[in-house]
Amino acid sequence: MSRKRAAKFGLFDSAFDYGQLPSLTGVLLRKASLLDCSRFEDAVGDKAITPLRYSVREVVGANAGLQQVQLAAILGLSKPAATLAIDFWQSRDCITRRQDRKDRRSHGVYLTETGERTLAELQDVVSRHDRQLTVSLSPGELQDLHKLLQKIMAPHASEVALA
Amino acid sequence: MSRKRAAKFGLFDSAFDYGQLPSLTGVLLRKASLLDCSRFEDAVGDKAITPLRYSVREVVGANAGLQQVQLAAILGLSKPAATLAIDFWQSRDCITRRQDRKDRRSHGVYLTETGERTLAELQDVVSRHDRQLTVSLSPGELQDLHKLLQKIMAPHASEVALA
DNA sequence: TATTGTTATACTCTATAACTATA
DNA sequence: TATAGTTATAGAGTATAACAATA
Repeated sequence: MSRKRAAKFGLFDSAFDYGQLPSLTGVLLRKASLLDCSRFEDAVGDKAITPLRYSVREVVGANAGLQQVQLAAILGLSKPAATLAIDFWQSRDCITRRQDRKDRRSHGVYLTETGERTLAELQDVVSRHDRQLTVSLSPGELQDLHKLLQKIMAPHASEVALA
Repeated sequence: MSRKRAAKFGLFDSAFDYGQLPSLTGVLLRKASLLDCSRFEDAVGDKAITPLRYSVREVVGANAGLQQVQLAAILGLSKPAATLAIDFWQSRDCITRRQDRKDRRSHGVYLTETGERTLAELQDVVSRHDRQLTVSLSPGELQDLHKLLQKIMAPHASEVALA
């Protein structure tokens, strides 16, 4: 691909030729996702609260008493990754583990009082960040984007985890 | 968000409540990009050839004689990351470094004969993979998706690297 | 014998800083 | 003194495997 053709794609420094990269959907998705992660960090203002850790807390908040293996399966995490993410929020007094009385191998995870209290706040920061990410899109365009992304993933729904 | 509302978003296991995650553009972008990476690996069939390493080779192929610092800047890499990516392709006889005669600190990077010969092949595998990723979209929808993704990134063009 | 959860270990990726060689 | 590139080192993230407790 010539420099002229690359320039047409925008978003790429026109002094160099990016080859076929600007025409690849995967490259655009990666760039957009990286932008989101960078903005997420700025918006949340605490580098330790990663998108993954936020997702863990969101899912625990929405499913009180979830088993750790279930949490791992939902988010596509390994068991150790789930353990560490829960450890993280437990160290911040946001999540607790409670042993199941009927099956004492299993531990349900719950938001603490602190976790409950501050969850709405975090959700709000994240959703405002997310709206800001697409501030250049009209409501209709945002809806279209979601539909198109879902359409891409629909054929592969079983393989796609959340992470 | 209730389970019913979450279910409406599809792509999420309806037995659990994902909270606001399914409504976030950032989450959809991350999922789509992860799907792309997973498919990329399958399509290329060589775990060592990551999207980043492919991008390096693509840019070198399109800009023969590029300085390593320029390559790093284009792709948003640190200097050591650029060094290692070039080392990788050099070990596979696809890229060579040539010292600049005028400024002997600088090394231009070039495709070798082997690199030239196999680049078209790799480009073809990658572009077929990329088309396959969006096989469920019509040509018009694919065009819309690209436009929307570019529109998201346009306000932040200066911050977005390629990686 | 299988499962839940933790710990140990290793591997990849990346980033910073220190180093060299040139300018 | 500054820059191109390499090497050293350390940190985060993740995955596998081994382990302890329980079923």
